[in-house]
Amino acid sequence: MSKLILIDGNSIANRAFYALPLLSNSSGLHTNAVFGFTTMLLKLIEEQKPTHFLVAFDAGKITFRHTDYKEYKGGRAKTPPELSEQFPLIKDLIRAFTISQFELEGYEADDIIGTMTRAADEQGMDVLVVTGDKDMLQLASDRVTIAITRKGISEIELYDPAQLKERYGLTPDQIRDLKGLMGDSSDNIPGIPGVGEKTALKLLHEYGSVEEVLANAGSIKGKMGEKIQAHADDARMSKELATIFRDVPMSISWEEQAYNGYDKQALGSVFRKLEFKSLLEKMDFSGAEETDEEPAVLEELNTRILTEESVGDFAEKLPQVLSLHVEVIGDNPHNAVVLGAAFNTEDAAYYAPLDVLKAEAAEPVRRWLADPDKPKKMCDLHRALVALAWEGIPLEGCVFDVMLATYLLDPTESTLTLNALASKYKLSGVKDDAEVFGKGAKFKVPEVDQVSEHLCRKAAAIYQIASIQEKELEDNGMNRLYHELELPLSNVLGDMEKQGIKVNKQELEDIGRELSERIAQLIGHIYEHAGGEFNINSPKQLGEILFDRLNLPVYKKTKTGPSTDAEVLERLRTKHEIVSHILDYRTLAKLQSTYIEGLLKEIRPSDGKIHTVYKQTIAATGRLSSQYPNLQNIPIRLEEGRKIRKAFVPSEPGWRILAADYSQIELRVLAHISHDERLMEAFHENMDIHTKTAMDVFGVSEAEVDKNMRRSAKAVNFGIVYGISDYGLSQNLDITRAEAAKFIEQYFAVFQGVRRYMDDIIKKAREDGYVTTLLQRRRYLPEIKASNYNLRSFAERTAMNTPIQGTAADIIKLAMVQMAERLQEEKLKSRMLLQVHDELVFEVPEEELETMSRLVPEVMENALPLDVPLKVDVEHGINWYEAK
DNA sequence: ACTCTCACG
DNA sequence: ACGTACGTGAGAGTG
Repeated sequence: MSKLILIDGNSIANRAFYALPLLSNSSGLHTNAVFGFTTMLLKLIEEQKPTHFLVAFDAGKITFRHTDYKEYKGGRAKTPPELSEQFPLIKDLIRAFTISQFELEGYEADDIIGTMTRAADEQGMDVLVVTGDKDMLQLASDRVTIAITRKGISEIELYDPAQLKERYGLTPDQIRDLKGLMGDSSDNIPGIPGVGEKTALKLLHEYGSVEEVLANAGSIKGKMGEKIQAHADDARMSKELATIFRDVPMSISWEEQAYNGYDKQALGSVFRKLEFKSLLEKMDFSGAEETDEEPAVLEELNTRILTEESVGDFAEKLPQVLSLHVEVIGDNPHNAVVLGAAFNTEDAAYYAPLDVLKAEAAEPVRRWLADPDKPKKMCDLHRALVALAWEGIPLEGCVFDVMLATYLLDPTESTLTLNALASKYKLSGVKDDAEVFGKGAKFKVPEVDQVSEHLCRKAAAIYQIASIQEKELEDNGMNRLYHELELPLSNVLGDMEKQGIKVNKQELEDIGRELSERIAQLIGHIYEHAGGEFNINSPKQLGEILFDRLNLPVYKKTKTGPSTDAEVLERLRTKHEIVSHILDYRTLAKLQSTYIEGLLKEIRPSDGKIHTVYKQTIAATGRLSSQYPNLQNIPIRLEEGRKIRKAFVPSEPGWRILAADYSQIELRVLAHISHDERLMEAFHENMDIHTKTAMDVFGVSEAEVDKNMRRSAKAVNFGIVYGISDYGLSQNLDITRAEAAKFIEQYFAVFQGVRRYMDDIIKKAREDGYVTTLLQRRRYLPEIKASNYNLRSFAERTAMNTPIQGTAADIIKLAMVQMAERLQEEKLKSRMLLQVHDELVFEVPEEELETMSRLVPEVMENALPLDVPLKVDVEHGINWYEAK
C-alpha cells in the first residue's frame, strides 16, 4: 500500500522556530527551526513508514491571491532573519533525508499540497498532510488525513473527515466557509468583523455555507444580522481567499517522490555541521562514520604497473574501467609532461607510464581512449585533452569530470585537487601532490611504484567522488548545464587551444623597437624633471619623487603609502610637467613588457603560434579566463595599444580573421530577467541603449541628449550591471555622492522593473543563500547576511551582478558549443580560435567569408532565445586589428 | 608571497 | 559612520 506524506515546509519551519528556544551552533548559525524540522521528519518516518514523501515550500512573494486582494498576508510580521537564514539549512537537511522538495514561483505550499493530494487520491494512495495551518483541513477525505501540529510541533492531532465532523461538526469543504465568516488574522483575511470561531460554527451548523448564511442574513436577529449584511462581500472574498488552489501546473511523477529511507552518511554529516549532538548519539552514526573514515579508496587497493609486455593483456580489462586519471606535470598543458595514466577497475587499478601508453602494444588502449562511445570518468579533462593531444594521443568520450563538477557545485571553490576533493567527501587515502612530488625547486618524480600507487588512488577516488556528485548536480538542477554545456565545452576549448593563433613576430618586434625609442626619451625627460635617476617602475621611489621632492599633493593612499595610480596622476597632470611624462611612460612600458615581450615569449618556435589556456573553473560568475598568456586582455581602447592586434594573423595564406561580438549582451540579459518594460522596448526597437537611457532618465527627446548626458547614462548602465552604489557612480562620473544618488533614483523611477529585480534578487539571495543564472549556474553568497556593512554590501552587489554576467557567460558558451558543431556538420574549414567574454574570433578561408559572416551571428544570436533579441556585429580583416 | 598598477570584458 | 563599483591575468618591485 502506498503512503504519501506531504509537508507544508514553511508552516512547519515557522511552528518549529517559535516553539523552540533560539539554539545556535558554535559558528553562530541559528538551528532551532532545523532541529524541530528534523525531529518531526524522524518521527514521521518511524511512525508512518511512508513510501512517498514531499516537502512543499512557498515561492515568490507575489501569489495569484495578491492579484485579487493586495492586502493578502499584509498584517503578517516579516520573517525574522534568524528564521529565514535557516531555510537553506532546512533544504539541505531534506536533501540529506533524500526526501523530495518542491516549490513553484507564485504558488504557496498549500496549493502544491492541494494539487498533490488530488492526484494521490485519484491514484488510490493514502496521504498524510502535515501542517500547522487549519485551512488545510479542507483537503481531508477518505484517503487524505490532515495532521495539525499542536503545542508547537511536539504533538500532532490527526483529522480525517469523521474526526472533523466529531470535533467541529463540519465537512472538509465547510472549512472554507468557516474562514470566510471568521477570517484569519495571520493571513489578513478579513471575514466578518465580530464573528469568531464560535459564532461562525453556530451559523454554519444552521445554514451550511457562506452563501446560505448571506441569503438568510435578513432573518438573523440583532447586530449580528446587520454586520453580516454589511460585510457580505468581505465574507465572499474571504472564502475565495481561503480556498486552496488544486490545479498548480506541475507534472507529478510518483517516482520522484518515492521514499526509500535516508542517506545515513549525508544525514550524519549534516548533523555534524549543525552540531546536533544528541541526535548524533541517539541515532548512532558510528557505522556511517567508519565508512566515512575507512572508504574503499583506502581499503587495500590492488595496483599494477603496466609494461610494454603486459599492456596488451590489459586491453581486455578496458570494458571494466570505471574511471581514469591522466597525470600531467606542469602548469601549462601545452608544454607539460604527461607522466602516465591510471585506470581504475572494480578489482584493481592499473598504471601505464607514458612510454607504455605510447608503445605499439598499447594500440587497443589508445583506440579505447579515442573512442567517443567508451564512457570515461576523469578529473580535469581539459588538461588531459591538451597534454595528450601534443603526445599525439586523441581522447574522447569523457562523461564526467570531477573538477568541472566541483566548480559547478561551488564556483568559488579554489582548491580543485583530488586530494582536497577526496577529503571533502570523506575519502581518505589520496595524498597531496606536494607530498609525493615535492614542490617548487624540490619537485622530483619518485620511483614508479610510488607514482603508480598515488595515481591509482586518484583514479579510484574519481569514481567514488563522481557517483556522489552526479546526485548533487541532479539535486541542483544542473544536469543540462553540466552534460550539455560545460563538458562539451571542455572539448571545444581543447581544440581551440591546440589550434592556437598565429602571431607575426616581426610585427611585434617592429612595434617593440618604436616603443623602446619613445620610452628612452620619456625616461630622459622624467629624470631631468626629477633632478636625478630613480626606478620609475617602483611606486615607492616614484612616490618619493612626486610627493617628497616635488611636494605634489597626496590625493589617495594605499596600504603602504601614497597612491601613484593613473587616476591620481591624471589629477596631478597640471601641477607639474613630469606627470604627463610619467603617464605616457606607464602606458608604453606596460605595452612593452606585458604585450611585446610577454607575447614574444609565448610564441612557439615550432608553429609560430600562441596557444593560450582557457580556464573553465576559475571565475565565480561562470566566465572563462585565459592564461599563458592571457589573450582576453589584448589592448583595444587606446590606438597605440590596439596596434598590437595587427600581429594576430591567420595561420594560412589568403585566410582572414573574423571577429563577432555581442552588442550590449549584459543589458539585454538584464532586460530579459527583469522584464523591465522600457529596457525591453529599447532593445526591441534596437535603439542606442545609452541614448535611450539618457532620454528616459532626463526626460528629454533624442535630439536633446547631449554628449554629457549620454556619458552619464552610460555610466549608470554600467553601474546597474555591476550592482549599483551611489559611491561607485560618484567616483566614476566624478560627481558628489548626493548627485549620484539622485541619478540612481531617477533611473529607478523610470526603470521600475530593474529596481524590482535588484530588490528581489537580494531577497532571494538572503533566503536561499545563493543566486543562479538562467541555466542554473549557482553562486553562494554567505556574506549576504554578514553584520559587517562592507561584506554585506559586497555580497549584495554580487547578487545583482552574477546572474547578469553569468547568464551572458552561459549564452556565449552555448554559442561556442553550437558553433563547433556547425563547423563540423557543415564541413567548414574555418576554425574558432579565441573567446573574449562577448566576442568570438575565427580564422576563415576566403571562400567561406560570406558563409561565416552569416552563420556566426545566426548561431550566436539564437544560442539561447531571450525575450529581447540578441545582436551580434561581425567584421573581418587580414588581422585582428582590421577585424573591427 | 604579497602589493601595486593596468590591460581587457 | 561605515567605504566599493562586477569579473579576470600579468609584470615589476619589495619583503
